[in-house]
Amino acid sequence: MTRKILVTSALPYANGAIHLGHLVEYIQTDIWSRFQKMRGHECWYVCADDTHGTPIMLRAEKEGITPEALIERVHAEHSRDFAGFHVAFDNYYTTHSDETRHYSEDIFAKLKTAGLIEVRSIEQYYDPVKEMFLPDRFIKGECPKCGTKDQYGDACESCGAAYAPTDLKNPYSAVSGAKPVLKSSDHYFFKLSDPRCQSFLRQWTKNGARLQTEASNKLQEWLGEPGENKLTDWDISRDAPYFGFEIPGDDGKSTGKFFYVWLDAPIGYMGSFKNFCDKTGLDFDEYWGKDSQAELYHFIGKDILYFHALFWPAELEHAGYRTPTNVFAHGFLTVDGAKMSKSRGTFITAESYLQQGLNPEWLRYYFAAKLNGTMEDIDLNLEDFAQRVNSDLVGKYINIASRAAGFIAKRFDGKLLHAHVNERFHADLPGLREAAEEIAGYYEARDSARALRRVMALADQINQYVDKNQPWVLAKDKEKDELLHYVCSALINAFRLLTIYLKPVLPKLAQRAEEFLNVAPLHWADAGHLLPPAHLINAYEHLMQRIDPKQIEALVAANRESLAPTPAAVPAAVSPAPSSAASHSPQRHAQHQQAAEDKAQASAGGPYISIDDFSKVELRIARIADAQHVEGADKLIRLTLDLGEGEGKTRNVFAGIKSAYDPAQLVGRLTVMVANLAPRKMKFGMSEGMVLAASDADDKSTGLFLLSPDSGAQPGMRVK
RNA sequence: GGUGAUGUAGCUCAGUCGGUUAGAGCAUCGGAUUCAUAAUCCGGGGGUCGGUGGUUCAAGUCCACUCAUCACCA
Repeated sequence: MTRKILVTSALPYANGAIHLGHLVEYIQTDIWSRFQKMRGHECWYVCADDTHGTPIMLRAEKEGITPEALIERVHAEHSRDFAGFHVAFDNYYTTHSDETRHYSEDIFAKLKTAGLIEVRSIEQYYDPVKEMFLPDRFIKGECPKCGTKDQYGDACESCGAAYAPTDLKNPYSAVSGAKPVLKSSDHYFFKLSDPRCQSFLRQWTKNGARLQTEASNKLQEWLGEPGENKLTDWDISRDAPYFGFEIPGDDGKSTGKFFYVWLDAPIGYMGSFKNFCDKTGLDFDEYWGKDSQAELYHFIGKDILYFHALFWPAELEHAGYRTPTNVFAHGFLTVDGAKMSKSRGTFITAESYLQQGLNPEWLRYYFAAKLNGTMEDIDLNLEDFAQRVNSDLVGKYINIASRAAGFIAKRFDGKLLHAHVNERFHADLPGLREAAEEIAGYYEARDSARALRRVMALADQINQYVDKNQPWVLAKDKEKDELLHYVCSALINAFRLLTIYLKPVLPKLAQRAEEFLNVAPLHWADAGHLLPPAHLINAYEHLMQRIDPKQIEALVAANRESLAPTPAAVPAAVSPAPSSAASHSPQRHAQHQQAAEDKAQASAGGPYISIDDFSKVELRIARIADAQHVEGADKLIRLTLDLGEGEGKTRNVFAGIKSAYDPAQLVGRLTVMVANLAPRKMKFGMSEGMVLAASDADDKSTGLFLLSPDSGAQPGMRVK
């Protein structure tokens, strides 16, 4: 029976590059989806960029571009990276689309009609300078428990305490550095605590074999005991300014409220699929309608289980759509047993992996060899990676074709034996064809680790068969020609079967093997028969290079963040926009810690000055309160700098940065100034200090880069 | 702090319902082989199954405590 299957991977946030941690999920999903297609099922794999929210808005602002331009660029980068790893989406879309807007509004309206939306006023920190409400991750301060400075508004990374942003001591906005004030505003809530949601989820999460047992346990924990009301309502709106979809008002008027990015992200699955349906003529309702008989699966990281197994099914159920058949959660990726680290060079982007010339199928194979369908974390051990891939793929699998191809080509004109070999084959290599269903079962259960162990055991069996029959000995005896021909034909057939079993994991390699074998694209059912008698194969070309450990070293070196800052890199690298609390990236934490670690490092060298010499220079953080063109000046911009000295006290500074910056773009940003530079009268007025910028020795070709402090610095802070 | 997961050979991992002497691949050592990009084959060494205590005729497996790591506490 042909199944109708729709699969998704979590939407990557359009705020950063795809890295190896992301790829675990896309590779896992891709393998599963390719497997289903090979089995002859109607399987669609859709995904999209997750494009909304405060971090996107601020990032775009920082780069001086519109959010639309930012997400368009990132969409191209993400698409390129996924294609590079042979992740074959049927549709890769964006949440910033009419389709996603339509379903967001539709679901919201239906939930509202069902009485599951409530408006409540809540008090939140507000940045009076930037004039916006601040997400937890954009508020920093001292940990209320241990006093560590510069902690985020949700948890302390020093002592691990969790708290509300309002608990922070001396809070400040990570956006502007200003002290946030409490301000109240109306928010929309999805009433997850409603008895209807509770009872539905209790039943839904317990339904048979729906969820992984670990996930199911976790959910029971979140749901609590029957009668216990542990679920809390979900805040699904955000105030302007916000990059996203505005929530429609009752009378069509604007509300000034926007759907929270996490509301429209899963809806993006629907949006992407709808877009796909419109392009291909598929019936959307057949997959998403209340009575859909199709299967719907979401592959996700274990960190976003809550969204996908509680909010999402509850939303769908009460908005009149079908709920997921299952949610498949996987663990995180570690590299050499530790969180990915920029200073160790193990925070590896997809782009750099490909640019360094590493074969994407090496990584696909290694991940597949580790993934077993549970929520356990998986480790990329770089030494094991090279050994395992070389041994399994080149030494065992590829080697089989290589061992037989020469004889077939030289002795038999590239043709296999002129007779059916089915029975002999079965007797000589028992179980090779019969393993097809067993292996299929492992893939179906997403236990690719077990599937590949089984395939490699078969490869071992085939290599043993070669040694037992010693074709190189047969080749010396003219009378053994027929036997030699048979043995090599059996080997080519064996190689073909292994290719079928490996194809979901190694699509590109399988394609080259198909060319060598001179066969049409292989499907799973092709394991049911062997190649026809006298089948002509093509000349063998080596199918895969071994991993040279030097390539791994080079990859790590390329991803190791230099501790000695280069002039051009500094301004761009400083203060990366923090990702949202709801970011998919499990590496957020590691990234943040790393920034602190790297910051502590300092470079030395050159002729020395004493610390006293340095301390004569009074460097301070300044906020550019205003910036204007200076009439009649070729290079200058007039800056009004706020040093936090109080109302009305500002400095007037002329900076020669007109060639690189537009004044409008500078207003509001923080920079570093020399505060005790003797004031100097210039043609256009008095200059009371100078701002710092990096440039090439001759100030020419490479441009000019104004310094920025890390987010969190406040006007007036001394730089020392 | 609470909850959950994980911990088995140098590395990466299997280990079903408690049941013989705890397995595989890689790495390592010895041997064979030369068709294959030094790939392959045969054999050896290597484990107090995180620790302690308990249940049992019998514990890697069940129970309690404990240590370490990771995650969640929305």
